[in-house]
This record gives sequence, structure tokens and C-alpha cells, in this order.
Amino acid sequence: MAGPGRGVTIADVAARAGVAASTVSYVISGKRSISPETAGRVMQAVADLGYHPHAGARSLASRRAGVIAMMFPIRDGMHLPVLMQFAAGAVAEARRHDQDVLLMTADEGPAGLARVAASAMVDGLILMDVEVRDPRVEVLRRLGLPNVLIGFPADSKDLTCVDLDFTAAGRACADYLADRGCGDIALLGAAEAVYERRTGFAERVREGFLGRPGVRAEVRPCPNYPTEVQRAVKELLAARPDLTGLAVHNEPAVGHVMHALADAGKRVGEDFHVVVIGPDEVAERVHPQLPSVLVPAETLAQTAVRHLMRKLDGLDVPDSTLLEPQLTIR
Amino acid sequence: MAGPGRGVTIADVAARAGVAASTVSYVISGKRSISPETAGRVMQAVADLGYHPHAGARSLASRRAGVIAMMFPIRDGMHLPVLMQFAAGAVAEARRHDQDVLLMTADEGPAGLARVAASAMVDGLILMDVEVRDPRVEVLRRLGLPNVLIGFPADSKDLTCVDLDFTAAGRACADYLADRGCGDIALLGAAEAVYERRTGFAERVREGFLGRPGVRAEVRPCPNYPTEVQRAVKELLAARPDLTGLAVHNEPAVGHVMHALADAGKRVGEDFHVVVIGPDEVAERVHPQLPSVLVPAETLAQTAVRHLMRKLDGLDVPDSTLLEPQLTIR
DNA sequence: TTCCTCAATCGAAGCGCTTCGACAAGCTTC
DNA sequence: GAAGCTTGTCGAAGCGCTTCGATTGAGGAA
Repeated sequence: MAGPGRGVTIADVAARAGVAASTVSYVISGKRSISPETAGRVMQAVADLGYHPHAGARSLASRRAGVIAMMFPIRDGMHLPVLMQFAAGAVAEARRHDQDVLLMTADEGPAGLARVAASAMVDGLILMDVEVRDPRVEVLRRLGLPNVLIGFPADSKDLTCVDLDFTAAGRACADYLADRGCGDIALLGAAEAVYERRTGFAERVREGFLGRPGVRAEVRPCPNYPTEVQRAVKELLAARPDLTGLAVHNEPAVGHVMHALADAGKRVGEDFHVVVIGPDEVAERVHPQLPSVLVPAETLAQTAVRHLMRKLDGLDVPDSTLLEPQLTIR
Repeated sequence: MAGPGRGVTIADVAARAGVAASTVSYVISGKRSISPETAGRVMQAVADLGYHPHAGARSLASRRAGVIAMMFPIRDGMHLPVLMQFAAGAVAEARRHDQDVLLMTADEGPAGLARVAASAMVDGLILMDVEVRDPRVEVLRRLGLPNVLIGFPADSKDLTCVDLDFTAAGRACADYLADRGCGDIALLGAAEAVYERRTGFAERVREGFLGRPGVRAEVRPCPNYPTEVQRAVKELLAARPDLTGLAVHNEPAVGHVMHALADAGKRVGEDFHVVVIGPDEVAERVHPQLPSVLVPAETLAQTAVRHLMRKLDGLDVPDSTLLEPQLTIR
């Protein structure tokens, strides 16, 4: 099955099936009609020999590499588990379209994009963690390499962007808290670095959260580590003694926030309300369980890959796709 | 710089430099000696045109793809941040050797290995999170694709394996606790699923931890989420009232373990000792700071990639590389 | 000067695939 | 039953690169 000797070529398959190499190619690609008998014999030969087309040869001849690149942020303050989910979702979806995924890191920057584009190593590109002013975007535009962005740069004209509607997510949190009578609310967000970079989603959450009229609201960055989270919560409570509602958009912090609130004598779900933006597990596995807005990393990744595939096939896709956030009450 | 039109070929470079295409190739690869003047002109032309060799053509002609695959575990209970560090380290090191990294997930299993090998899509492979009995290992053996494993399967004969010496890490933790007079110790490890899969490192930590004579020791799996961690700690303390030393090999749990211990009235650093296997931040950012054994994901990744590169160049590498753990006291 | 060596370069032959145009049969259609 | 379509298949060209001789001149040994 795995083929013993190295290098089963299309010629080997053709010989075994008693047809021309081009016929084998057409059977595999389905680009010309082939009689069922011939096709059957060819497929059999393919299976018998464990044939897989040589990727390089194929890309050379067809100008399609069968690979897409994902440029990953590996940076301070990014929320890792979500990234992993994203990667897993993207690879899974790409494989469904018979594509592989090349992993790039943001360190390579714009030059990396130019490199993979010029070497025809990949057919398309998914760019993650897009910043409001992102130098890579400009390069991408003139490269002409089909691409999809996760996130929205300042000027998203002519680009295909996909993201959760973070503004709506922020608004949903504010609404949830306000509806429970909180007139004084705050959001603990990602680490400071994320804000400094002007990562799109952080700004949009803020915008949505602060937009609710008739409520006093504030957004603060929040570190990821136990003692610092505790301190941040303490400071917040000291600064805003009338605070009764809190949104947390920082996964590893949630458990510690809950602790700090308990230490401060707040009874969550009674005189104090908390809502989470993050994975279900995080919201479920604290006591009490919290309402939450899911960041649908896997769906996002799938959508991005699908859009990219459509672009590769010359089909059109919406310029901008915003996934509707869903607030789950527990 | 980024090249305007698509498809600058070696012929374009050759024409501009006034040499034959083969000469350009030799300048780039350095496989034959070329006069400095010619080389200079060629390099200039390369830069002027923004030439990058077509990856497919190159792989077809040279039987080297310039890509290595990493097969990633995206599974329950794995500790994500460490994986990310690993990925980042591997990509960085690979780029230093002018290689790219193809991302695969363990879902594709053995068939995925066969596929990338047969299609000559990658030159080599790094396999992560190897289990004691791993079905992929057998396939790998007969595929003949150069590879490096992170972790050790039961039979590591003829394989190149790299890992932290987890046995020594477990032992170091036991020793640390015993040296502080703890005669009754326990280790809280990864989630149960990790043990069920018989992931190598978990078993080896256990072995090392339990090996210290004259100490009553035990290893327990530990979930990752706040309330469950609390419960696990409570159960442990109830079952072992004389417990005075604890090792934690589960990053997200550390903060919550500390809380649970405080709740139980244990004074860590005084009548009770805790040591962590995990990243420095995790150990530093709790109160009190804890001693810890670092899992050097980046070094591990670098080592793996370097070994793989050497294998690709036909050089030999040690069959088994165990990184010495370092216990940092804070 | 002649012969040999060596460094520097060129040209051509593939690598394994896709794709285009051609062609032989088997059908219609009048 | 000739003219035109289809359908299924083949052969050849070529994608852009590497690599293996072959070739050319220059320098040294004789």
C-alpha cells in the first residue's frame, strides 16, 4: 500500500493499466471524459502501485502547488489555544480540498510573502491576526497572490476579510450586563501588548462594549498570570467601587478573576455579573458557570479556507464576512 | 523588489547577466566554482529582478523540495503554549536552513505520512508527541523518509529521537522535595487522556518521580480547569493527610493548585513544598514563586530540526538525544 | 614551443507531470 | 452513404530547474 520502491511515476501507472500517461492524468483530474472501463483499470493501477503524483512536477506543469500558506502570529499576549484550534480547523478544511498547509510565522514579514509568492510554492495565503495598520497588507495587494485575511486592516478595500463580529460581541456583553441592571461595568481584555499593536479585534470589542448608552463602561487590558490578574481585579474594584458587571476577554485569566472576585466578597450571579468572551470550556469550568460569547475559531478557519479555495477557482467571494456572535447563557 | 510581473525565470536572470542558465544555477547553489565577476553580475541580476527559483521545478530537478513536514498533535490535554513555542522554534530554525515547514495534524495518521513521502512534497519529517506504541512509527520506518521524533516510542531502534530527559525531570522534582524533608509527596500530572494514550513523557516523568527510595510518592492525572483542579487537590489532600510536597506538571493548573493549597491552609515554602514542571512564567507568576523545571520547547525544536538537516545532508546524528533538565530555584 | 591541467562556462538532457491538438471510431443527420 | 459531430484516447511539447559532460582559454611543466 505504501509502495515499496521509491518513485512510482505516472508512466508506471500507465504501463500497468495499458494506457497513455496522459490518459492517467485525465482520469485523475477528471478534465476529459474517459470510459468507465479505462478509468477503472487506471484507478486499480493507482491503488496497486500506491501512486501519488509528484508534487513538484505537478506544480511545474499545472501552475498549481496544492499548498496554501498560513502566516501565524506567534507573539506576546495572543491567546494560544484559540490559535491552535484555528490551525487545526484550517488544516482539516484544506485537506478536504486536497491542499496542504505551509506554516509561516509573522517574523518573516512582508519579505516572506514575496518569497513564497515568487517561488510559486503556494497558491494562496491566509493571514492571521491582522493589525489595523499592517505592513504585510500592502505587499499582499501588489503580489496578486490570492489571499484571505483573518481580521480587518484599516483599509480593507479589495481584500477578502473574515472575522467574528467583535464589535457585536462587545455590544452583546455590555447589553447582557446592562439588562441585568448593571449601570457600571468594565471589560478586562487581552494583555497590554495586544492593544499597543492595535490588533483589530481588541479595538472592535472595545468599541462595541463602550457603545451602550446609559451605562458607565470602561475597558482595561489584563495580564495573563495569576498574581497579576488578582492585582488587576483588585485595582479595578478599588477604582470603581460601584462596579457590578464585568466582561472578561482573556481566557487564562477567567479562573483567577473569579477567585479575586470571591476574595473581594462579590457574589457572582447575584449582586455581581460576569460574562466571558472565549471558549465554552473556560466559561463552564468555573463556579458558577458563566455566560459567554464563543470565538468560533474553527468555523472562522473553515470559512477562510473555503473562501480562499473559491478564489483559487476563480469564483467570487464576499469582501467581508462577519460571523455573528452568539451569547450563551448558562 | 517584490517583482512586478509574474514568473521571473532563471532564463531571465541569465539573459540579464549575459550568461547561461546553468551558470546562474551554479552561482546560486555554489556547486561549481564561478569567477567572482560573473557571480557578481548574476547576483545583481537576481536582486534586480527579484528572482526566486520556482519551488516545483527545483524539486523536480533536484529531488529536494526544501520543505519539511511537522506532524502536530492537536489533541486533548496537550499543553498548547508549549506546542506553539515548539512550532515557532521549528519554523525559525528551518528557515535558517532555507527550508519551509508543512503543517500536518495527527488526524491524517500513517496515511498522511505515506502521502507526503510518495508525492515528494517534503524532504523530511518531524513527528511530535510520540506515543509509546505509535502506529506511525512503523510506517515511518519503511517509508525511508528522513525523520526525527520528539519523544521516544517503545522501540526506538534505528530512529532519531530527541526529548527532554523527563525521567530525570521527575527525579529532580522528587529529589527537590525529599531534600526539603518531605517524606510524603505527590505529582499532579497532565489530564487523564494523556496517560491513557501512553504518551511517552508522562510515563517517564512518573518513573523518575516514583524512583526515589525512602519517600512515599504517587502520581495522579490532573484536569486543566479551575473547579476540577480544586477538586483534585482537595481529594489528594484528603487521601494523603501527611502530604508535604507536591510537583505539578500541568501548566494551566498551577495557579489553581496554589489557590487550593492556600484554601486548605498549607503555607507553601514553609510547611509545604511545591515544584513545577513547566515554563518559567508559570512558576514566576504565582505567589510565592516556585522552583521549576523548564520544558525547553524551543531548544528541543531547534535540535530536532538540526538533526533532520544533518540527516538530509547524509551526516550522522545521535540516535537518541536527551536534554538535561534544569531545576531553577527561586 | 608543446602538452597537460585546471578553472570557468556552456548546452543539452532530463526530472514527472499537464495540456493541447490530432485522430480513430462510432453516431447522427439528411 | 457522405458529411459532420462526439467520445475516448494518444503523442508530443513544454513547465523551470539541476546536472552531466563537453569546450574553451590560460597557466605551468616539460
